[in-house]
Amino acid sequence: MSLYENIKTRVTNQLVEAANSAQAAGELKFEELPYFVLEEPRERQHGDLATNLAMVLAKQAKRSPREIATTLIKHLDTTGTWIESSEIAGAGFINFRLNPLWLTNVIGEVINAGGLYGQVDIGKGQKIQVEFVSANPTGLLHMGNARGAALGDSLASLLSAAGYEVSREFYINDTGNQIHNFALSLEARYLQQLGQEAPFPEGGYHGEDLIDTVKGLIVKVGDKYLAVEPELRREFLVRYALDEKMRDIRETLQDFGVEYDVWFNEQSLHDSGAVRSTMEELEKKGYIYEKEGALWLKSTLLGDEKDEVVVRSNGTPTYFAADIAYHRNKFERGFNRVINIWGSDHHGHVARLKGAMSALGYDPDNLQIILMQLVRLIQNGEVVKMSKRSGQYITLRELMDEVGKDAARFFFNLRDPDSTVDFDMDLARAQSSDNPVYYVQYAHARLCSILRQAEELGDAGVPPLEEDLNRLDSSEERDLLKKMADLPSEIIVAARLMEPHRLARYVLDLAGLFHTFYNSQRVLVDDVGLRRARLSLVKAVKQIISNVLGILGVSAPERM
RNA sequence: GCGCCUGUAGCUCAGUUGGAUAGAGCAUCUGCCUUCUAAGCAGGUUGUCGGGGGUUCGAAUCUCUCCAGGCGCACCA
Repeated sequence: MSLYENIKTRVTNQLVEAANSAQAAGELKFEELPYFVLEEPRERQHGDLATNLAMVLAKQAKRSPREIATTLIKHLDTTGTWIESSEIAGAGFINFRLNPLWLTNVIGEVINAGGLYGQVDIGKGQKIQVEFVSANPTGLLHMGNARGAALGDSLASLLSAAGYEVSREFYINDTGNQIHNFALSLEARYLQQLGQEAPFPEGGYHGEDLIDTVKGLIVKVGDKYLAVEPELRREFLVRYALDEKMRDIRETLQDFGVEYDVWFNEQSLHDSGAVRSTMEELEKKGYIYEKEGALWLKSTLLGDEKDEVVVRSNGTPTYFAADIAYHRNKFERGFNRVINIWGSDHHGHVARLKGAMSALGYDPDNLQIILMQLVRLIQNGEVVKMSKRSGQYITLRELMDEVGKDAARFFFNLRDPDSTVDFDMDLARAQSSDNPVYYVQYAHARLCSILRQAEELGDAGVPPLEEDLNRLDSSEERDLLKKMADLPSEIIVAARLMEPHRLARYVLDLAGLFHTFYNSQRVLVDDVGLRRARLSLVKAVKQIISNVLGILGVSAPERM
């Protein structure tokens, strides 16, 4: 447990003790201690820690919050808490001031932990799977996928930092209707490229990339497939194109900093009979019925608005059927929790998939679906409808080429997944140097620069004396140290809420506090003791920035 | 029509189970490079937290309702 968490826990416990002992002394009446918070107040003048305990007790105790606060302080034992003074403020807050010396201990804690500073263990090794992007391999990755990739990958890293055993997975939809359409589109392009009259299929994929794929193929095999039976021809074309698309998807994601543990094929669920056996299982449990020649899942029994088809009247299973089998498979693989990141356009699917899981005997709460709102494309001030079918979209590759991986990942991770993003490429290009990511990276480069010069002075590895550390007592240094001490709590909150964007905000704040410190105080001063103390601070800040940027998948450059 | 999400400064957005004077970046104005990186710092300006009611000692946060925008409501995925 980190220093800061430790102090907070101690103070919280002592507050509970104080309330109990006041009650025992007959000075305070309450049935059950209500939930209260102990937190760092926003305003510095309110001290280092504040609690609302007196206020939440007011109702039960039938006394004014300020009176209760007085009683609580009287009974509070502050030994071992670093508390130096307590005061009552505002409507009945109790504000605590800590002995400033506790803060400097943070530096040693960071330096000892190194790359592990910030790691906590609320996960206790539980197995979590995060499935994200899972884009159809019928086109290139686009902006929506970029958002999913940034969010999913950072979430996975965050959970891992919080003590979970995390597996990243990509589900490949390599079968079904859309693949059929894909095949027809490829065939049309192939024939057209070879000068044949070929109508483009309705609902086909219009993207330019498909033409490129076919052109590349023709270079290799020429018109060899002109004379082949259409069905075989399509099968060949699809296999070739899927292979190429998946290779591109893998490479693009890798360049975006995403490494998957598992690439899972939908086809394998059909081949292994998992789809069939899952449907049989549901049927056995009485959740399947037949209507108009199709098999339906009674999802209304499971909280959905209407029943869903799982096997069409022509005998083929729907995507939903495969998805049920897929998620059953995930739980069978032993994951305690399974997280999916989906675009908000899939939200209608949430209730029925969770319902299907509970029908199969799994706790639907262990399937958590994060819906992120869509990325809307703006061109010349107007919304452009993005679609793979129409071929109208900005690719992840273009995004990286235009604004860079770091700026792109930071851009998405600065936002709550619940907010719709309007993305204007012209604006992004023009403002790319304004991206806050550079503010953070610049702080890191500055820190590195100081450390390089310290090395020349021969100071690099020399630990400061404790008495010198205690000289880091300016308001800039104290604010910085507090923020540093806060990282483990930030990780806990962010992991619990599954919100990696909190870390982007955190590291932005930290960088800001460092820049302020940098401009107000010099690190490489003549006073050796003070210099070494400040250097250790610099080293620790650099470590934290690099750790947090690592979670966000953003690089920490040593020079800029 | 029903369901989910959103509405906070001129713009883009933060704001953990309700807390103290609602924050940051961009924009704009004023200062700061003969000392560790000015992609920086300090300061100024900027608000009916979409509107209205309710709960509460206290509401941007909870609740009801209305308004505006996005997404969804297939034998597509």
